[in-house]
Amino acid sequence: MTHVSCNISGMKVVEELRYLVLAIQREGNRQLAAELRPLGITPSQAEVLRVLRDHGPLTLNALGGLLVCETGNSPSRLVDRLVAQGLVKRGIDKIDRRYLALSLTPQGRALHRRIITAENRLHRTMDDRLAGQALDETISTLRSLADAFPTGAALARRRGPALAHQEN
Amino acid sequence: MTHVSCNISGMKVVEELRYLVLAIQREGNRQLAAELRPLGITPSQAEVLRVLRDHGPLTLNALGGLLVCETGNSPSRLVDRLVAQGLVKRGIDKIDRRYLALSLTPQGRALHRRIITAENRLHRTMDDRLAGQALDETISTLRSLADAFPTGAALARRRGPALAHQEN
DNA sequence: ACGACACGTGTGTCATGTCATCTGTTGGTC
DNA sequence: GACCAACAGATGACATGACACACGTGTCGT
Repeated sequence: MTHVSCNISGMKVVEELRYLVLAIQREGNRQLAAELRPLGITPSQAEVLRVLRDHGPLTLNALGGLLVCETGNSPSRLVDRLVAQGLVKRGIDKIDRRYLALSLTPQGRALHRRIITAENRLHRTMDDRLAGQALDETISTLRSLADAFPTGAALARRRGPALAHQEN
Repeated sequence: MTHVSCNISGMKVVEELRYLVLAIQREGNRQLAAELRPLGITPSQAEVLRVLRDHGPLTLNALGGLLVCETGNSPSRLVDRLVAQGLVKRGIDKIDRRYLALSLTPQGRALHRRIITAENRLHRTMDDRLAGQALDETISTLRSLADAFPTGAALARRRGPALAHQEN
C-alpha cells in the first residue's frame, strides 16, 4: 500500500501535506517579502520581472500563463504597478491592438539583478534547513501533484524553454 | 553531497521547490475554495472552525497561534465574518476583559461536519495523484522546513494535543 | 457591408495576508 | 489614587488572489 488514509496523530497524510505546503508557502513568501522590501517590490512582482526577463516580450495572457502566482485572470493590476514604477514597458501590438507587448525597461533589468541576490539569500537558508533530506524524492512527489494543475504546467513550461539563463 | 545548487534546467533545486510549493498551495486552495463555496465559507474560515472545534474555547491570540493561515497579527477580521454568520461565538473573559473567549456555535459545529466531507473530496483527489510517490520522505522533508517557522510550529502544536478528533 | 461571435484586456467586488498603529484593559509602582 | 509599561485586540493601509462582468478589437460568415 503506497498511501494510507490516516497516520498516528489522527490527521490524514495528505491533509498534513496540505497544511505543510501552506505553512511553507506562507513563511517563504514572508521571508522573501522581507528580503525584497528594501528593493520596493513584492514577491509576485519579482516573479513577473523574472519571467519577462527570461521570456522576451509577452502578451498579458502569455505572461499569466507563465506565472505561478496569479493563476486565474490576467495579471493586469500586477503589471500596472510595475509600469508605474518604470520597471516594465507596456507596448501595444501594431497589428492586433488587443495584444500587449510587455518587456523590461533598463531599470527593470537592473533591479532584477538585485532581486537575484535577495532570492539567493533565501535559497541559502532553505538549503541549510534541507541538508540531509531526500530532496529528489520530494521534488518528484510535488511535481506529480503540480503537473496536473495549470500552475504546475506553467512551471513545466518555464523549465523547458529557458535554459542557461541563470546567473547564480 | 546531499543538495546541489543547480539542476539540469538551470533552476536551483530549492528554487524549484519554492515554486512547486507555491503552485500546489495555490491550486489546492482554489480547489478547496470551490468545494467550500456551496457552504458559504472560505478555506481560511474552515481552518478557524476546525481549530476551534478541536481546541476548545480560545483567545484570539491563541487561535492565531494554532492557525497556519494568517500568521502575523491577530485574525480579528477573519473571526468577524464567522461571528457575523453565526458560526462562532465571541465571548469576553469576565476576569480579564482584554481576552476573548471564542467558541463554535451549534451552527458552527454542524457546518464543520459538512466541511469535513468537502475536504475529504479534495483529499481523495490528492491521494489519487500521489499514488506510488514517496510520501513519507516528502512529509519528512517538508517538516524539516516548516518546523523552523512559527507556522510550522503551529502545525506541530496541533499534531500534539489533538488526537482522536477526526472522523473520516 | 454588416452583424454575431470570439478573444484580449480592464475593472468591480470580496476576502485574505501583512505591516504599522491605535485603543482599551490590566498590573505594577510610586 | 495617579501614572505608566505591557498586553490583547481592533483598525487603517496596501497588495494580492479569485471570480464575474464590461469594453474594445478583430474575425468570420452571410
